[in-house]
Formats: sequence, structure tokens, C-alpha cells
Amino acid sequence: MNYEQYAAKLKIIADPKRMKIIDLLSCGEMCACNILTYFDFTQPTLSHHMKVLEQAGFVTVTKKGKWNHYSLNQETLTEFMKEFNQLFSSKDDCICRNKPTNKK
Amino acid sequence: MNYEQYAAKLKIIADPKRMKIIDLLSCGEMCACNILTYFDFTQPTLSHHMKVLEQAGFVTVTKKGKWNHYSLNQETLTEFMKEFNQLFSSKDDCICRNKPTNKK
DNA sequence: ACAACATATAGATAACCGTCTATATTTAGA
DNA sequence: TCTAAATATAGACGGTTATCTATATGTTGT
Repeated sequence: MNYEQYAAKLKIIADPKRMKIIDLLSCGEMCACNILTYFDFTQPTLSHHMKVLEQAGFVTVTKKGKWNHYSLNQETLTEFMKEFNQLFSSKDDCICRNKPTNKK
Repeated sequence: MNYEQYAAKLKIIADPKRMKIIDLLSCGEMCACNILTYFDFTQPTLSHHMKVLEQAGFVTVTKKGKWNHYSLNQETLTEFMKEFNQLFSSKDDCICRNKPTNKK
């Protein structure tokens, strides 16, 4: 488990707006202008969030004419969830099994 | 699911140092000065991280003499994981089931 | 070709946060 | 009671980021 790497992915999810976007997409694809109706921020802000989600691999975009259709990347999400579930479960290679001698 | 509330909790976990602290505690309690030996930041910084983790309920502290002994709050963590697993699974009350008519 | 609509980019701003140094507080032992 | 060790607090700083306005780019239909 690479802390830096996984924390970076978690940070992308740990935003209420992006969480809501993922929830919106969980039942099927939506175009950007439709997603936008669920929020009170501006179009460039949505564009920014979608780019972040896309670059992290959580979301896939397909351009149809002037519309961007977004959908969840289930593979990435499933893998991400699996990693998360292992985060706090005890593991053989846990660093705490290799502690230096306790001071106290 | 309250996005603001859950995102706030997620943000606390989404820090590589705090993730490592949780990993360290996953095999049992440790005192602050011992945890500190695993990092290259200063003691006040650790104090800050522990306070954040404690206030979020992820970690419990018991003071023994001059030492602070920290341990994971398994109840909170388990509940937190459960919520996370429901995050991206389709739900009856998902907002996407209540979409306004698609523009396109 | 032009108008209208969907999206992207650039640049600015304000808030948040992880970290530091300096210092205070608390506790144990000599 | 004095010293040393563990921890907490205060305040400052720099980097990141979510947001905005203004504008550009791309696409469709008339």
C-alpha cells in the first residue's frame, strides 16, 4: 500500500460535489449540462471537477456532437473500493508488525 | 447519505501521514512518542494529526502518566467502512432515480 | 456564414491545511 | 523542588484547490 498514491485518489473522492456527481452517474451516463442542473456552481467549475474525476480514472467521457456523456468507470471504482477495504484490515505486511522496539 | 458530512470524514483519512498512523495502530495501541519515530515531521505536527483523528472519532486516547496511548476506535472505523461501501453501490434512494427530465 | 448552445481554458482570489518554530503545560523522578 | 521528558498551544508561512469572471473553441442547425 502506497500511502501517498492512495491518499491522492481518496482526496479526489473526498469532495462533496464530486461525491454527488459519482452518485448521479451511478445509475447511468449523463451529459455535463444535465449534471450541472443539480448544482449551484458555474459551468467552468463543473468542467474542472469532471476533468479531475476523468484524469483519476473514475469517470469516462464520450463526446457525441457538442455533448459530453460521462459514465462511471466501474473497473477503477471496484479496484479502488477493494483497496479501501484492505486499508484498515490487519495484513501480514502491516508496518506495525515490524515496529522498532518500543521506548515504553 | 450526507455528502458534506461524509466528505469531511473522508478528508481526514485522505492524508498519507494519517493513513500511516492508522496502519500503525491497527495492530494495537502505541504512545505518541513511539508513533513519532516513524515520521520525519515534528512533535507538534504529530500532536495536530492525533487531535484531528481523535476529534473525528477514529482514535481514542488514554493518558497514562506523561504518555498518551492511542488506539483505533474500531466501532467508528467499521461504521465508516460500511458507509463507504454503500457509497457507490446502487441504492433505492439514489438521487439519480429522481432525475429531472433529461434535456437530451 | 451566422447564431445559439455545450464545453474548455486562462487567470485571479479566497479559504483551507500541513507544516514549522517558539513556548507553555504537565508529569515523573532525583 | 528542580530537571528532564512528553505533550499541547499559538502563531506564521507556503502550497493546494474550489470557485469565480472573462473569453475561446467546437458543433449544430438555419
